[in-house]
Amino acid sequence: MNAQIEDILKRNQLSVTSGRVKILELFLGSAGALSHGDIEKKAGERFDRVTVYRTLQVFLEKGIIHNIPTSDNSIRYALCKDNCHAGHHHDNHIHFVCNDCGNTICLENVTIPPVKLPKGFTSTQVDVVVSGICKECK
Amino acid sequence: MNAQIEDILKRNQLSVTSGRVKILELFLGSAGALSHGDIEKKAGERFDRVTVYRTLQVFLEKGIIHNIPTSDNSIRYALCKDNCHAGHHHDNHIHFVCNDCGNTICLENVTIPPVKLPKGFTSTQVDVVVSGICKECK
DNA sequence: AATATTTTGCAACAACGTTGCAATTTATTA
DNA sequence: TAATAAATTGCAACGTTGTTGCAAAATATT
Repeated sequence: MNAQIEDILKRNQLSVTSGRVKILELFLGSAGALSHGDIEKKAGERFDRVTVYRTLQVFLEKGIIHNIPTSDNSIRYALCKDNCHAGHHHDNHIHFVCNDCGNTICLENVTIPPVKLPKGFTSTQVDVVVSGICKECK
Repeated sequence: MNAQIEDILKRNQLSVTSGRVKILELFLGSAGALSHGDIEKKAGERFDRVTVYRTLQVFLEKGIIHNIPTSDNSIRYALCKDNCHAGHHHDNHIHFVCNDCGNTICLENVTIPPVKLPKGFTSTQVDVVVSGICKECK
């Protein structure tokens, strides 16, 4: 796993630091998306709040992670798949938020259905967030 | 308009206060969705921050407004149509965020396409947010 | 008009997020 | 591998956003 992590960082021209490695470990080891708070807790007290913020920001810019809109105002982040590039992502999957366990997961195999917009509107991105009960909690 | 506003409040068993009337006026007079900040600015300094928070909260609970998930963490609110009831809304429309003017609008006539979930998942709500360029900014 | 109920504003607080800068860590070069 | 350059981190301080308790004010009820 460590080789994989180093690879991700180097591919994105980022220095390999313990903080970045730790956060990537958390993402790789987590089934669902993580919020800033999740990461701060799971990473322990070894890392400063500010470092977590800055790391997430850098990962976002590089397209390593993407953020998921939620109706409460908690921002959640998840790893992007390989075909995501810095700036514009190809998040062609939908996001599922479980009302029971609270987990947010990427449903990679569920593609976003086409949306017909009124005349004059053009779309660059479509976010779909489904809430309900997940497979585990059923 | 004032009669309409009073009607909305009374129908929801809320006392008619200047703060609530003002905020409803803002919603009725605005094409798009409003954030807490928008409302605070537009309402002027006549109303306390806390009042705005509490009013939006009450309106949400009563189903007068609904909130729109956005990928940045700014929550936006928009008026519900008549067939929304307290608790569970029938937000069968999609939301559009313009990358140019920043407006968030409800596309009432664009219904949410059906989403096929994997086995074991059940959905209670589907939020669709499309980003792009709106009719006005084109 | 008087009373009961609800809502508001204030103050204080907690959580979240940002910025500048010095110290440390990582990468680079020889 | 050691020395230097570059990038990242932690700290402190700050601003914004959102919450809570309580007394004062406004609204509803009789």
